[in-house]
Amino acid sequence: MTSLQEKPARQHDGQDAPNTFDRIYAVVRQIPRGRVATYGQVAALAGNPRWSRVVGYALHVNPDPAHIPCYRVVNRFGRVSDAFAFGGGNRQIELLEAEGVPCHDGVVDLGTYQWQA
DNA sequence: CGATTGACTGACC
DNA sequence: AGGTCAGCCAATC
Repeated sequence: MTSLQEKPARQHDGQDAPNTFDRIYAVVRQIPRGRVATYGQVAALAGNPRWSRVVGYALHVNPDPAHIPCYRVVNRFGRVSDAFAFGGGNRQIELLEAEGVPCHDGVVDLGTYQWQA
């Protein structure tokens, strides 16, 4: 193994995240309880507003859903992801409602519950 | 290493 | 008014 690509040392030290993914996770983890954020917002806070797709991919791999409340992340329409295959079904909606965020049929009122950094 | 996909967003018709 | 197309970045196969 010498050539080819080297493995970046993930888990640098808590906050310093040299990896884009870890950076996104750090932002998602900063979302306060009872509030939701959009992919674009997370991407912008992570460092680039064009990472919206990367954010979705990052949450898709979701290495640690226990500390990454991906259920607090919704698209710009306030609608939860259809491919929310984590946990199972409307589980995320229940979690949001449990935090004080009414998810009407999977749709949240961003005008009221969107996370304001 | 090259090509493809992906939990998005914004602009255009 | 609504639907469709393209763009962007990174990770995976």
